[in-house]
Amino acid sequence: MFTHAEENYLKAIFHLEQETQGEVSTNAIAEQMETKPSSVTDMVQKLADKELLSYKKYKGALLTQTGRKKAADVIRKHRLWEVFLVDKLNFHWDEVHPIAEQLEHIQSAELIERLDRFLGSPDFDPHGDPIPDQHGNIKRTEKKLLSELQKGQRGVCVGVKESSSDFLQYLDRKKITIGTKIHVLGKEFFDGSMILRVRDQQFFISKKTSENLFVQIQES
Amino acid sequence: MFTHAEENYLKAIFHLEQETQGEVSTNAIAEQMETKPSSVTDMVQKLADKELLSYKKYKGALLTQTGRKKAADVIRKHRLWEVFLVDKLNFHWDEVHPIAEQLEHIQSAELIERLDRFLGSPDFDPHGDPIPDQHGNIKRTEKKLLSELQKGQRGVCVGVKESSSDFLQYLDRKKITIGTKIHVLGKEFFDGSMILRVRDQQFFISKKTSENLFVQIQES
DNA sequence: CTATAAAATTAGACTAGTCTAAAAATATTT
DNA sequence: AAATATTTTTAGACTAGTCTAATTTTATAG
Ligand SMILES: [Mn+2]
Ligand SMILES: [Mn+2]
Ligand SMILES: [Mn+2]
Ligand SMILES: [Mn+2]
Repeated sequence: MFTHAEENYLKAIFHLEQETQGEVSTNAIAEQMETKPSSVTDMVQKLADKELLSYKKYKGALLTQTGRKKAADVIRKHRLWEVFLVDKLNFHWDEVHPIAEQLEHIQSAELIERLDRFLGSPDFDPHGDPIPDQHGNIKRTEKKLLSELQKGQRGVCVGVKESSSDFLQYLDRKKITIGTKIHVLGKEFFDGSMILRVRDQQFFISKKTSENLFVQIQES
Repeated sequence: MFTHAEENYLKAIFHLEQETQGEVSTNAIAEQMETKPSSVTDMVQKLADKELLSYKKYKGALLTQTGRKKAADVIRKHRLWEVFLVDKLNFHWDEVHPIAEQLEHIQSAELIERLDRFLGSPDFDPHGDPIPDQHGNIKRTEKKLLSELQKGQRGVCVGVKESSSDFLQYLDRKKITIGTKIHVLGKEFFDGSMILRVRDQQFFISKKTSENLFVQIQES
């Protein structure tokens, strides 16, 4: 139905739409896809011809309903495969993304339906990202960046914003993972760094770290 | 490392080498791959440049050690995924081939090693074909076509030669599958048809069927 | 409001893979 | 051994996807 390249573009544009809340620029797509803007223009025009997105020259791209559904399908597959890799094959959460990047392109509705059942219809992938359902709907949960918490607040880690290997391995060394309870003991105005209490231990974390960890606030 | 097309060609040539015991012709590859001979010539020359096979114009192709190992790797992946689809996702054995045709191209040595362990390092795929090991070695077992058995001989079904959906579904209706015990009650010289005893029931099968079922002879 | 900078598009080239049509080599038949 | 048929290769064209370099449009600054 669609090529790998087309699917990767749709996915990238889908993610960028969340951030920009509107038309996505050629340069933004190029950066995300690690290609040149001229290549993006070509592909965006092709996807517009296929009515997967609307596009006016110099005005950026916006997915159509069809395009958004297709993008959600790819993301659903990506995240389900990540769950498979971690839960069933015991991969580490920092290793699965590049493999899922390939597996997300396997074409078979039956396969993904059975995989979903096999995995127990999970709601989230190993990085805490929600898995779209068959209809492309994504469960939005209340989550905030750790950096938004104030001194004294408590939260549970529910996901990561960046999921680079470096960051995930850093979290591992600090024994922070999905489900870890965090108590903000202090926050430095100067550089945005924080002091946390995690499992009766004190941690110092940088602003960069706190801006890449999603938490659900615990009322206390 | 290699493209999907290259891997598919290597696999096709590998299979054809088994049959022809020597150089594989351009036309044979074209038929197997469902492409035109001119396309095959192009690709064979490319694979020869990469030293995956040896090729002299008009003389056919023969895999090198490197090429044969690579082909076995792809076949290993194909068959392991088929086991996964049948054993874990409960697909039927006639549905898995086209999906495995895609999955076999996923690049990750770690993945296939873990998949193998997860499946309990199976020796055969759902159609009874042997799964090459990490080094590309294939366990050769004593098996004959059912058509080679004589009246009175007994065997156990250990595989199918053709694995089209039509044939596999026909076998299902006859309740013949891997492990089924077969007793040859009679064989017609005229058309090669056979009368079998399977689970205390008599079956008539055509020559075409008996030439596509592999059995292991049971000494009696 | 004009000059400059940034962003986006177009033009043209390249690789991978495929095809059709034509030419060349090999095999088969008479 | 020549004629014919079959197989294989080449030549040239096409699509998908990418790139560089040049051009055009839009945004920003003075
Ligand atoms: Mn991922
Ligand atoms: Mn991908
Ligand atoms: Mn198969
Ligand atoms: Mn394949």
